[in-house]
Amino acid sequence: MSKPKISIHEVARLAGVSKSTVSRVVSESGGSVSPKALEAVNRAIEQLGYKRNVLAAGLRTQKTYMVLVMVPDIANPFWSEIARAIQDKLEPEGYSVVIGSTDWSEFREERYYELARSSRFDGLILNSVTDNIDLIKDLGAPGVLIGERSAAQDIDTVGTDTRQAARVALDYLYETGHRRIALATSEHGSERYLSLRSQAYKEFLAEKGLPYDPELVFSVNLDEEGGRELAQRFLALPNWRDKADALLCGNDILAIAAMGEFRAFGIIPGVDLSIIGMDDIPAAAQTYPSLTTVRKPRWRLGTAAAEFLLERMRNPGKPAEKRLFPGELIIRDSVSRKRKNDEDKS
Amino acid sequence: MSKPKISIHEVARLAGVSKSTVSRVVSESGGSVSPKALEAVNRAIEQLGYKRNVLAAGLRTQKTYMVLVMVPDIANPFWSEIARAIQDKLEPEGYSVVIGSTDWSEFREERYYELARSSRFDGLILNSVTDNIDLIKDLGAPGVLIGERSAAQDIDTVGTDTRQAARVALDYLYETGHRRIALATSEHGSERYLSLRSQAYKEFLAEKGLPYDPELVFSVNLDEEGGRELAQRFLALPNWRDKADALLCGNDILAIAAMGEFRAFGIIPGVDLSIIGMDDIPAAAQTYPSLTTVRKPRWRLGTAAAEFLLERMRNPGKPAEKRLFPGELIIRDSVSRKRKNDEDKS
DNA sequence: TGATTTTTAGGGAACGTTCCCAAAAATGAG
DNA sequence: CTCATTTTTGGGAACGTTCCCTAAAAATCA
Repeated sequence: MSKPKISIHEVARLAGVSKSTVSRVVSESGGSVSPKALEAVNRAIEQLGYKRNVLAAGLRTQKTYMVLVMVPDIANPFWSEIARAIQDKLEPEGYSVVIGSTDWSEFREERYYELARSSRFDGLILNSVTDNIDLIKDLGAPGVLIGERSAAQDIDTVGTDTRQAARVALDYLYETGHRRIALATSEHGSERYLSLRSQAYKEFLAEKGLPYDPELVFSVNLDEEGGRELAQRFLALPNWRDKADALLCGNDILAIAAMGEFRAFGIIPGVDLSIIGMDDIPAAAQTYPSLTTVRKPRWRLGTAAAEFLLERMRNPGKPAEKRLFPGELIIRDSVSRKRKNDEDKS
Repeated sequence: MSKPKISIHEVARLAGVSKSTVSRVVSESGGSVSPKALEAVNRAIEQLGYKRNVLAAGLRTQKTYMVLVMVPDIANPFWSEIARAIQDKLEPEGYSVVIGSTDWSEFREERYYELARSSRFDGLILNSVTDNIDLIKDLGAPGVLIGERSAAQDIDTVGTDTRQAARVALDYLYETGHRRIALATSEHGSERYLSLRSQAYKEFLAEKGLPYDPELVFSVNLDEEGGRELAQRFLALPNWRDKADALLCGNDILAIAAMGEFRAFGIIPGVDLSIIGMDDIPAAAQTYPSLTTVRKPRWRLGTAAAEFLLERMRNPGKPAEKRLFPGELIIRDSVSRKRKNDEDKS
């Protein structure tokens, strides 16, 4: 219906002033205008239903008011809630948030980097699969990383303390009497990230004097598909009951899907095999058995990332900051309590 | 590091041609260029690492290559998967997808409409809470609705057949011997939408000769919070066991949260009370008991919406289309099978 | 070879805004 | 009332593209 797009010029003409004056009224940096002119312009704007074209303005000011958030999987509540937190923080500041879902794929990730380079976002918030930090630095806009990445010393980072979180889970398994603990995580994750988790795993084993068995380390995608695959591969282990009594999963999606599959094979999680997850997504409380896991403060992670970005966009020169949140053990029913009288047989 | 933003001019200079020629090479509509010039330009682009500024181009062409997707809750897997499907369809066509989460709030929705009006998206895909269709039509860009809305006759719409989906659930409850069925849905949804669901509910009752009891119709938010509230309100019903033997929930999130709460009060879903959901989100298969629900084809919904939008952006004049997908009953364990020998007492 | 058509190239305006600068108007001091 | 100062205003260039139009070059045809 109303398609005659009205610009600053039409407003100027109706208000009887120059476009410069109108610009001063509508732009954030606006200079001084007389009350009379202000009044006239505002009335004209109202009357014509003028809407400022941010994109055109951005051409001049070099601001796009768009931020790219790149996460592995927007359908995973862990990430979608982080995305939500970021939006809630950024939108009131006038930014539009573009969300990219990389599916843990380097290829898709590459496509978003491409987009970032061409479209000039004002900022980026990324959980990157690749460890190629130079790539990230060359995006032409300030970036904030979600997820620990030791290679990235001079980029703002928020994350959970991966080692501590893994450690909390492992210690709990140990306390409850488990001695043969398997680990399921992803090789898609950056090497650093992976290695932090497995590093903690190895340290833990060493410290407790437990043997490291490569057979007990599974690398799978951190999604449902991966969970089913994990369960199958686990059960394919000859004499698995002798080899493992607990399974630490890289995230809850994985853990929940694996539990479902285990149950399908008649193995009861929390009885025949203890399972512990990571993240504490909402579904974790509703599964059968309910999932013991390590909670990560998603909302705070998202908020912190957004705040870092805002701060950096204001002040590009400031030194990079890092902020790590601890994970919190959430005890439910997927880990059996064998007590300490279960001695390691192997 | 490399901040000297290079434009078409630099490329032109290096290649020894005019900016017009470079434009012809890089723009999609490009005119004819000699092989020699093409070669030179491409080399210059390569050498300088030139990236076309889509936003600037959009200023001239009136295309922004941005699409706004507005959904109630991006953290709900139902919606995030729809969003994913839309992205997967639109991004290969060069569009960036901005996702807005309205939290079922008219206020937040209003803010996105505002954004749409000012920032000139090429297209909108919306699940709108409001029934104000004029508002939607006045957004200055082609829009596609997700979710049936009878008021919107001349806007492309994709959705699930709400009545049919509700009917499938109700029929199944009836078949399994339930005669006192409660309904939980949301008043935040548009009136039309609501009414389609409750309409089906009333029709069903009438058809089966069952009484309509307003006490058994609950209006709550379709999120976890709402689920807990629902369970509490349900249990607060005096003699609820005499009044209801089944509960049809507006979506799975609601159903799952309610089940958790019921269990906390010692009421076993699927035994003491049958519960049926709507959507079939991944978690539904993993709860205890697993949730019987009506599956909606999220992926196809998202894809269809994106295709409609693409089609409309190409051809704005074509008549509005509607596409409704049927819901599919997924039988799990949250509905007891009382068989037909349970007669209605009231 | 010359005339005619087709292809290719370049210059400038345009998209909607902001920014710079100089001119005009208002204000204040003496 | 005049001059200096401050506030307000408007014109044009700029941002990075595309598009239109015309001119030049190349190809085609008699």
